[in-house]
Amino acid sequence: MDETTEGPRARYRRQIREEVQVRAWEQMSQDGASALSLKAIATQMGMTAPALYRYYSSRDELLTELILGAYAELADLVEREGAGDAGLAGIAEALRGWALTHPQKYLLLYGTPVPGYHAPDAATVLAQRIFAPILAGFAALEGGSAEAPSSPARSLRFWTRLHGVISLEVAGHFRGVEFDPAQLYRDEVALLLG
Amino acid sequence: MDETTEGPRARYRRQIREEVQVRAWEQMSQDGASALSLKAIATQMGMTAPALYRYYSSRDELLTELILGAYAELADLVEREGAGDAGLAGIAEALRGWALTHPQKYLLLYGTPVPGYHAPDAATVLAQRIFAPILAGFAALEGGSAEAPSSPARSLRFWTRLHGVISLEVAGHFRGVEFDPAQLYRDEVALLLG
DNA sequence: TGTACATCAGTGAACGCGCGTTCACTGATGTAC
DNA sequence: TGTACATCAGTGAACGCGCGTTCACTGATGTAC
Repeated sequence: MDETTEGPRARYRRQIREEVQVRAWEQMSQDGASALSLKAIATQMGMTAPALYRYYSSRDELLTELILGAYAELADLVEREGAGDAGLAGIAEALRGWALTHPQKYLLLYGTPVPGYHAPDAATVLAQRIFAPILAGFAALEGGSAEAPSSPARSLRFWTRLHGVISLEVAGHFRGVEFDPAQLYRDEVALLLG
Repeated sequence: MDETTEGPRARYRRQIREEVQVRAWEQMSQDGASALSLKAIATQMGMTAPALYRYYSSRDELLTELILGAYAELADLVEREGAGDAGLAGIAEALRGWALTHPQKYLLLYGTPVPGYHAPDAATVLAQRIFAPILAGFAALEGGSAEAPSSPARSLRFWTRLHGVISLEVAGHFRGVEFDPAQLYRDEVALLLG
């Protein structure tokens, strides 16, 4: 059979896996990562729990798929922005937008690690794919000049400073405070790129 | 009875509560906040689970005590450093030291929120006690001069930048990387106070 | 176009596990006279 | 100093809950002739 043509069964399997992932993210946004439950997802989908074992060999396999999926999504976004006109400023803006739109995804990748779970090596590769456009951006910004702060150091600072604002905001630590997190974020970006 | 004098029963109760907290932190450092279990703690202490209901009315009450305790510990530390010779630099150093020594505590306060748990109002008061010495430090640094960046804005930046480095380090995102997080942190502190 | 067969999605029952929490109770400890 | 009583820490059984995962099975769907 032609491998690129998708048969009806393969197509059905793909749809089920996609629905499982959607429900999983919904579940995690309400009750956190450690509440992720194959049984609960099955019930929501009108199936019995063992049925999902046709699609995932274990709960951890689903978790891995979610983590890699989120990494890939963010990597695509950062690469796209890095190649665009706005460059590093575009990356910064897109990063915060993505995190606020999908707090569960951001927290799963960069928040408190899920206890007892160890990310596969593929995650490291994707993390590098996210960082690469930032490195490239600063390298381009400095051009051929021999500026004192190297672009890796500036890239790292770019990352930790943006993460500092985003993670506190996403975790709800700016709730009930009178200042505007968006303004704080813009200021940090300006200082980094100015 | 004199309220300041502790009777033998009150003393015993205090010791039990203290041991419960120690075991709770041990448990959380291994399996995360959502694995906190009164039953498991009771077993570790050689008691049956219902016995702990003499000391805590529910699991959430214990969690609240842990959170408030961690806040208070950090607030004491920051106040002490803020009053010391090193001032803001001392606060920054102490903050990272505390976070690396007690990652579970730092993550419980500033990491992914515990799902389904809502911190009591007392936590907000303690969070302000932690922030106050930083505000005071920048106010003193600027003295009577009319510098453009106000001390609240600088204080906020101080906090988010340090948190950015600390939280990524504590969550293990700097593992297997060739640079030194301590150096990155020192650089950030120098830029903030320079 | 029709039939026989293989594949495979989903079911239902069951396993062992750990959780929070309640209840009626036993027995030790501290207190008041 | 000794006794009677009240307090209260801890037990054991039990509740209902949800979890991950296994297994033998049914029945629908796709495939090959």
